[in-house]
Amino acid sequence: MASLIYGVKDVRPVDGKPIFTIDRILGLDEGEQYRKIKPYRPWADSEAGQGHVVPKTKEALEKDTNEKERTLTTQLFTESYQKPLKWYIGRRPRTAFTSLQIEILESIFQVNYYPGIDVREELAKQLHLDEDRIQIWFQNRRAKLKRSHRESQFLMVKKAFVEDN
Amino acid sequence: MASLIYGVKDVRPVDGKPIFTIDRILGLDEGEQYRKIKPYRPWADSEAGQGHVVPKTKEALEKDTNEKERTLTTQLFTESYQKPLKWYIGRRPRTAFTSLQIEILESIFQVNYYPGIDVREELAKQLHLDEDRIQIWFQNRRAKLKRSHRESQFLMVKKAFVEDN
DNA sequence: TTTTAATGTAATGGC
DNA sequence: GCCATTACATTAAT
Repeated sequence: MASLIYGVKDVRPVDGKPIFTIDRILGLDEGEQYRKIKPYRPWADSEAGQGHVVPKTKEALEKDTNEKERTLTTQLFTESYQKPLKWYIGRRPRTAFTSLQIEILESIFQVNYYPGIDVREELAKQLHLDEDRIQIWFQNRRAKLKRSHRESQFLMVKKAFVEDN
Repeated sequence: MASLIYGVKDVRPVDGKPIFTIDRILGLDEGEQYRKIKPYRPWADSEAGQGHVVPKTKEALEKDTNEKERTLTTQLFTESYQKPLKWYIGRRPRTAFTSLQIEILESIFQVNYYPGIDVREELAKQLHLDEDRIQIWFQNRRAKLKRSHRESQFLMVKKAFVEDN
């Protein structure tokens, strides 16, 4: 049966074959030499490699650069260079909740910011969603509430400050 | 059949009314603070009533403006939005980057898709933009890159298909 | 019509 | 669980 160890294609070819073979793009090629251990993410099953972009060298970049830009570019280059590219391969497809689902989630949130596992499971069943999604939804919802609190507090402080002067 | 949503203690509404009344679901009942959350948008904040400066019209501002001054103009717009301006509500005025700003942003993007806060702050300072604008620009730029990758992959698959037949 | 700045929020990873 | 940060789907300005 399915193991939690998932075989995922590296984005770079290690065998000298072109990156964009049909099989590679469709994720159908066998005999990949390097495999990575990744979390179990069925929705990433047939994910294609993302390819890679070769950045300009420092020299090439500076060659392109005119006098005006040079200071800034040089200044920023050291910090910018060599930072890796995160492609977030295998990210779960964004869930699009229906308005009814949102309304019901909101109505629960109104009375309880922290529904326990039982409630989440029940919601999942009734709304035809995974319990994971419910959990994440409440987490993001709490963050949103907190943001709005911070903002209104900021406005109140600002208002009080202005009125004092 | 009893559902956990209705039955469990911690989701019972504090006022004793059922959770799924029509009003609740439609958000028409009282005490729904969470629906009144307003994003913090200083440029659209016309209720605050701070200041008595009559803002320039959009046309007047544009008349003053050439390419070099555009950034400043954007800043003035933003200030204007703090006053009761009627010709725009609720959304930040679209920033018009100069070609020089774009060039520099692109040159950084070439070597780093994910500039950290220090780089963004430095860019902001040098380009006379808010750090927010820089952040958003890189987000949109990454999305654009990803889109182009998807498209070229699609074209390559299609091409390979045609050549195979 | 096309491109892209701006927005809202689902998803991820670190702690 | 929180938090910061990201991708992604949309909207709207150009």
